[in-house]
Amino acid sequence: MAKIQTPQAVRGTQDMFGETEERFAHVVATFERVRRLYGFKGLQLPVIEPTAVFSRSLGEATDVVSKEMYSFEDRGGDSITLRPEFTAGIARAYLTNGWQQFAPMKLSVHGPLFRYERPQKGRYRQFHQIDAEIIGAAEPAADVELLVMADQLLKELGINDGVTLQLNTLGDTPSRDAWRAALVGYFNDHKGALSEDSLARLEKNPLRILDSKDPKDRPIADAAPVIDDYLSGEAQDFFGAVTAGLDAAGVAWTRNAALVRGLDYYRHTAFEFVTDRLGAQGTVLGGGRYDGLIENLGGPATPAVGWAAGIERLAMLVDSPAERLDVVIAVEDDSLVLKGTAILIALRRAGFAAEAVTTGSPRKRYDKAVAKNARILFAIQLDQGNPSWTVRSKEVQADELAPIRQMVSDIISR
RNA sequence: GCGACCGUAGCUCAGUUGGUUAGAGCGCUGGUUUGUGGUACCAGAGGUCGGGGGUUCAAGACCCCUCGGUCGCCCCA
Repeated sequence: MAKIQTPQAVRGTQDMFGETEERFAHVVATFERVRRLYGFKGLQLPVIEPTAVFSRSLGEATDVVSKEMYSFEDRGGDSITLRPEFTAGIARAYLTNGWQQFAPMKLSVHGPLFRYERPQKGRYRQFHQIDAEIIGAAEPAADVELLVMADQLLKELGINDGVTLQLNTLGDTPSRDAWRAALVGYFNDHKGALSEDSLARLEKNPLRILDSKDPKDRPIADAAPVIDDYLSGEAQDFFGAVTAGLDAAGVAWTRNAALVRGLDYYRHTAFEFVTDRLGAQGTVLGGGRYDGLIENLGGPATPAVGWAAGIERLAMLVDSPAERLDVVIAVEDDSLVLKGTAILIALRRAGFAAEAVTTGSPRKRYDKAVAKNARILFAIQLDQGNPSWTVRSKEVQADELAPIRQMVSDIISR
């Protein structure tokens, strides 16, 4: 009989367990706590959307839509896509549920996203993000609130060290269009010196030449026209209000005039929290204002701003969260298994995380229990035919230990 | 989509210019010792060397294809 080949996990997906899973859960739990502090409502959204949700909002020509989406025809013949990002789906939900009545809305989501990309450090085909958006708020105060929340989140995760907030403005529509035209003209004049990748970008996404990594492009990109010279008075005031708000909140930032967004719907504020600890995937949290998106989906002109952060990337930066067992019980004689189980049940009902070691070589159960690394260790054994017990603990206050000792003592002696 | 490196036991790895029954540590199971916050020792289980094809008297080692991993490019969180 031919041996069956065990199927493998799909490329770029992960089975998270142990410390990896604990780090991941810690990031999500911290986000859930912080977003409540800022009054952001939670959302649960479908993982699948009509393909048009993304093709209309992101643009057919973008790499995400043209070559990275998991799209398929369902049994009814509709084109369905596994969401590659959150923002478009949130905007769709906002429109199809008539949430304009609640505007401005502060929303948060987290969950899996899917992109068909080559896996590398901090990048997967099924990856996970936390996401926060404010829809229907045109004021710079909304941008500031989101950034202050992001800053607090990173601080509470303990990863703000070595992470810097880079900030830029893309201006309002007239400013952005004028700047873009100037850039295209400038880069066309320097076509001969640009890298091959940047020549392609010149056709598809000229702003992206500004943050090219190719050393060949750097001198040209660094000398390119800057947005500041094209900003309308209104756009200037907007950006000034954002930076003033950040300063007032004590959030450190640096201006990065080369920071752009790939997607056309972005306006005004663009930002990234960047680290040097994740190799090529330096952006840990990024976002901006996308006043054009909801119109792209056929809705009314609606201002909005938001950010997203990769949970896997944050989890890699976070210190290993210590999830310690409260109590472990080493049952060193088989005749005491029922008593051990009774203690275990009592402890758990009293709110302690507890486990018992009752299997394997009786003589080695103590060693196994030690390996559980619990705060308190009970060993129960037979002493001249009578049940007895010993306790070891570390970093445990006497007033916490006393009732537990009593509980064990009562059960052993009854 | 492009490039580089890698794939031997559950895990981390060794395996000399191709050459007998493929090894170690950890982990696991059992035993002896110790009666202790990770004792020491003994024994055991566990591998179609990622998969397929080729070269050769002989392939874990060499070649080709393929699948996966890692790190870059592109793109992006």
